[in-house]
Amino acid sequence: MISIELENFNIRQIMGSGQCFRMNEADADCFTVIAGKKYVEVRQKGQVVDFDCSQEDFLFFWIPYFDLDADYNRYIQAVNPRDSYLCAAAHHGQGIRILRQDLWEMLISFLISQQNNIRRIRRCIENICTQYGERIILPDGREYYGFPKPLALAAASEEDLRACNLGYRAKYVHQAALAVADGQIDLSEIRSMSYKKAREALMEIYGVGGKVADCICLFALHQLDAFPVDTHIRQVLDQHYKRGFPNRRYKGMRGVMQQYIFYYELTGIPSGDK
DNA sequence: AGGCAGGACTACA
DNA sequence: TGTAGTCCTGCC
Repeated sequence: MISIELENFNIRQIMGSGQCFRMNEADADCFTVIAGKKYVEVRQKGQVVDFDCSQEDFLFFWIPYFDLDADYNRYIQAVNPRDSYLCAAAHHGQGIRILRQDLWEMLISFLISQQNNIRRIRRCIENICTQYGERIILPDGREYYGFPKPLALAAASEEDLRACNLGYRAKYVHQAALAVADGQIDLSEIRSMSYKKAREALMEIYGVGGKVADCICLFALHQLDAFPVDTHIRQVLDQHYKRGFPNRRYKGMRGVMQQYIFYYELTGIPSGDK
């Protein structure tokens, strides 16, 4: 068990920011996170955060995963004080972190995310995990399922995937799994590319457009310049940034700003006040 | 009860 | 290069 004090870290906000679909609220202040074969329980009271895992996993996996060694005050202070909207958004979501999630998992997760709502996305992913993922038993006897490997998912037919409730996205996931499994798509190659190149390479995958590619770049490749524009962000840009989002000013942290805006739109604005 | 949810594809012009 | 029509499902 690791217990540390953290600024600008709020596990509830990270979960609510919609970048991770395998995080769950076990009870009032206990969150469970599954990433690859790793599993952790996170409890937070104020700035004190407990990670229920080994020292080694914390140092070498969860610190990079949660981006704990980055200074998010730097991002918040970079916000233009005359931009009252972004100030409010950043203040509201000041505990958000940009996670470093697995590239393969993000590819499949955000293929499923299109034209879909978060609750169903979670269900779809749990379905493919329990169907095709590796079962893992914790020391205390509880079990969970890892994210299915490319080979395991490639073994599923499009119909099998539809049975997991993916709908028309089944054919996207099916083809992506086949392409990755047989080496037609080399994820480790994409991992080493620049943002621009990685975005282009991802968009060559059937079912991956600009928005999904940017989500993958931001949440898996930690390309903080990626700025996924979905319908919510589109509305904000039209409403608050008619002259365009100040990309120059936020170079190198546009994705962080996107997350503040996204989370603010989802949770910070009383419904009917738009 | 019908539109829409964290889009992208295809088919057209 | 730009824009309609289409696609699964379920929630409001």
